[in-house]
Amino acid sequence: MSPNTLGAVAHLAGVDPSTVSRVLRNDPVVRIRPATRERIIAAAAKLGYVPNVNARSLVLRRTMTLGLIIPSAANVVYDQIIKGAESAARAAGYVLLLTESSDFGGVGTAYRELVLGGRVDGLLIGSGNLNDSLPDVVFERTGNCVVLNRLIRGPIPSIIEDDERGMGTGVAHLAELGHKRIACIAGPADIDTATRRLSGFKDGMRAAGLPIGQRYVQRAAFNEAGGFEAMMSLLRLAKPPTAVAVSSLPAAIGALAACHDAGVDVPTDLSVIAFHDAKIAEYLSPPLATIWMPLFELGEAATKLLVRVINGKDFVALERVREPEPRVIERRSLAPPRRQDRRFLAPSATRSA
Amino acid sequence: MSPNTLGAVAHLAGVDPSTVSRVLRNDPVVRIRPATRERIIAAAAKLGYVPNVNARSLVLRRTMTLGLIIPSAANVVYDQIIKGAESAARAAGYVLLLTESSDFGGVGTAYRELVLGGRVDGLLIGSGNLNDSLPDVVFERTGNCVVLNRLIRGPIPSIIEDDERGMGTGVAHLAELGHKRIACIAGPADIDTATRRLSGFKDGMRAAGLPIGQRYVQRAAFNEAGGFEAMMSLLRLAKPPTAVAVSSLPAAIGALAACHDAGVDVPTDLSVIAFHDAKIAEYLSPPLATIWMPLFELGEAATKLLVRVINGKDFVALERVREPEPRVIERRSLAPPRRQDRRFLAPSATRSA
DNA sequence: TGGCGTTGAACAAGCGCTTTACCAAAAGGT
DNA sequence: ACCTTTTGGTAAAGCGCTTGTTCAACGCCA
Repeated sequence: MSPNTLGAVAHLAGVDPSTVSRVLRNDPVVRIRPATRERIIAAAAKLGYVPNVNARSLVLRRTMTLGLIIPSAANVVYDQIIKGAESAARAAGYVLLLTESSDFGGVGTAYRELVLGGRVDGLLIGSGNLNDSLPDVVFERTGNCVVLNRLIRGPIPSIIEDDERGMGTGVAHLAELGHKRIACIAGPADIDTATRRLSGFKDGMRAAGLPIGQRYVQRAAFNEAGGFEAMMSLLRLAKPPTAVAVSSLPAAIGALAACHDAGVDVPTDLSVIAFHDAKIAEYLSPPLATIWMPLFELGEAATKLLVRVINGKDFVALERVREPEPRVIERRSLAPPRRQDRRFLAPSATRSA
Repeated sequence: MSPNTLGAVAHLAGVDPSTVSRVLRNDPVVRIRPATRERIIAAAAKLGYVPNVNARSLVLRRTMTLGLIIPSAANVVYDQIIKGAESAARAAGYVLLLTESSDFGGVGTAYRELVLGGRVDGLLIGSGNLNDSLPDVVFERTGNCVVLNRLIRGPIPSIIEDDERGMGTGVAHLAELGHKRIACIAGPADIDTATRRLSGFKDGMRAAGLPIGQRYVQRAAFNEAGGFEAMMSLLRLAKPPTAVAVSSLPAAIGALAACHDAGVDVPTDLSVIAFHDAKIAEYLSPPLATIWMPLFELGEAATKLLVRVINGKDFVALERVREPEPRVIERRSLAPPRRQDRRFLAPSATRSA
């Protein structure tokens, strides 16, 4: 017999496997003589017994494991989310299983394999591409999943950060510095976090009594290249902005690079602020001001919600993480606008490097 | 009965569960009438049957899952490693389970819970801190694990990149540009990748016939703050280097920040090159030259090795990934040394921001 | 001393799956 | 017509665990 079974421990302790099971799990049903308990504990320790989770899951019909699907581990925002999710999972007695959605060729397949296959009790879906058959497969069965940071149609539980408010806070900060011509490098139109951040930008502008220039809103991919191109477009404008709010950190890094290439000094010529904070922002040149968002808390909240859904079928359609509040982390990329206007680039300039 | 069992499918198709099992797995033992096979396939499809992995693992005594433990998902180098591991795992019919080592409070505990608990067949251990009881627990049992990118004492299979060669290539490149006073921002002394990279630096210097200045070797943490401080120390030297090879990308980003703060122009005053490439390097200012390493291939190779260990107990103590070869990715942070020497900083300068 | 509640554990079923062994019916050979 | 082989499946055990049920032994009281 494998040394790593209840049976082995039971044999060594001279008792029945079921008794070992009860003792080791502190089953309240058990009534046992202290001496016997000691023998069992000792036997388990001696053999280094670790229960087999497959067998346990099979009978309990739950694995105490939660899956977290993210689009890519390289994305800095997920680092905090993961840590928050892991923390909440541990607190609820769950283990977290992390997976890149590409591993399964899509979220739908992952759901099928992980949840229906009995590998996890529920799934946290980090919003990568939700253009696949997620809703179908989820609604066919018990939909033990929570979509993270993306609003989706239909009653699938989802949980988001307060993007509008975050972006609004950033814009307010720029306005307070005296900026009037504020641009936004927004994300792709088909990603709703991008839409919400843009919406927050517009709200902020209105609240500050500032006009929203059509050309001051640039859609760009959520990565360095997207931010680079978008910033270049802004710099080519005859009346360029004096400040730019960028919807993501990678795009902001690309935007800073564009300024460097164009010889535009940040923050003297142009102020830049990015949505989401990360350690690297401190070390860019110039250090990049950011809008800190409660990502850890988002991960936590999503996990707690999922646990509620799993256990009680507490079907919350949407939750929004509002605490702690978004706040601007000031760094050197921010300054009051310069007095006189200046055109930065001729309309057709492209990158030199 | 749960609709998601072999029994349910069997009932619908009017056959025995064992027959369903054989048909669905294409068991070569099966001999079945085409019509019956069709009925079974149709029934399974109709019910949306997905096999329960716990039950299967229980009887097969293998889960076809591999665990990959990394110190932190935020580390850029692991992105490529993960993708390589995932690719190789899929090719071998395995699924990858990703975990941060902190999730379990250490690698030893993770090994216990994941491998001994029957959750995974083997473990890829991304070298975080191996100061815990890993060797003990591994050698007590069947050690189905491979340590990734860290040489460890004892016969635990491990697989590493060719750090010496990579760093040597970088140094050779700097020497070819005409640099003679080349510094190295190395990693912590207790991390052996750091030691190997430093060793490669020294080899490269010797090969180029250049002296290795004691003060030109700075030990620093593998992060932005470490690189920042180390670069500051170099800039305070009376005879500062004309080029610096940094052992990690985050440290190099910190080093660039230090140069900015000190008013040292890269590359005019100082050339910088970093170990490991990532997309962000392209967008730093200046764009940062890097030493590209086969990280994807490292992840692949580690996974293949682990699968060999699991299946055949093919006990390879050490493997080194040599292909493709490391190569320098030239970017603007590199230039020939300037003619006349110049002291950059007074000995006591500190960061202004 | 006989009946009874309690204690401390063993027994047995079953979670969903794989696999060895087995077997009825049809087909083929002589 | 009888025996053998092949075809096309079924039957049953068991992976390691949990849990409802059973049950012997013991102390206790009348």
